[in-house]
Amino acid sequence: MMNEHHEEKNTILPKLEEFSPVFEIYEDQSSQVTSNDECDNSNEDISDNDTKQSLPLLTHSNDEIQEQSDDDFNEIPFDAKEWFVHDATAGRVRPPRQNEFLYKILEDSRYSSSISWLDRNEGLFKIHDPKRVAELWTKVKCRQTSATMDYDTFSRGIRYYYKTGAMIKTYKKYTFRFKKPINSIV
DNA sequence: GACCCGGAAGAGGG
DNA sequence: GCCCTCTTCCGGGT
Repeated sequence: MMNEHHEEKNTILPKLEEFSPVFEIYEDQSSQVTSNDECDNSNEDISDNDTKQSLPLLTHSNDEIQEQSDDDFNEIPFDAKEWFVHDATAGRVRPPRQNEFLYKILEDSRYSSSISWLDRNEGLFKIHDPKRVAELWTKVKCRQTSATMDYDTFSRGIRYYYKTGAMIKTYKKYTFRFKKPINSIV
């Protein structure tokens, strides 16, 4: 039963560049944004520059992670439209899927205290603060549910990607791994 | 106890 | 109505 991940050793791993610009974040798609009323940021001018910041693509050490306090996370301004992705197939901008969300948050150094790459070349990452990542996902998804999103629910969503082939099991605590370039799955 | 795993059913959107 | 993507619940394993 525990042999599955051993087989992955021989899998051809995606190169770094395959993980890189997998999302076309909206920049000039303002007229194509879809949304709902509860989380409607789409009618605002989204041609601003808040999504054009350059994000360092670094793997963070545990020491660096420790330096960032909980307060730092809470002070990060949330803007739903910042998370939207351009769906080339549908030709419109939409909220991200869970694997897309994970990739985006991993690439954003502001959240490195909550989630970071362990080995970016292999798509391996670890969640340091499951509760906060789940809470952020709830906000990004803008989904109206009665229950609060917890890590168990959040991780079940990730495990759904094992079936689709987007993720590989690691059997390690809070640790997940992308298998393929995300844009090849979406 | 906390986490991992996956089945099953259902919700919500396209 | 169908399909996709989760969300929720749950039982079993580590």
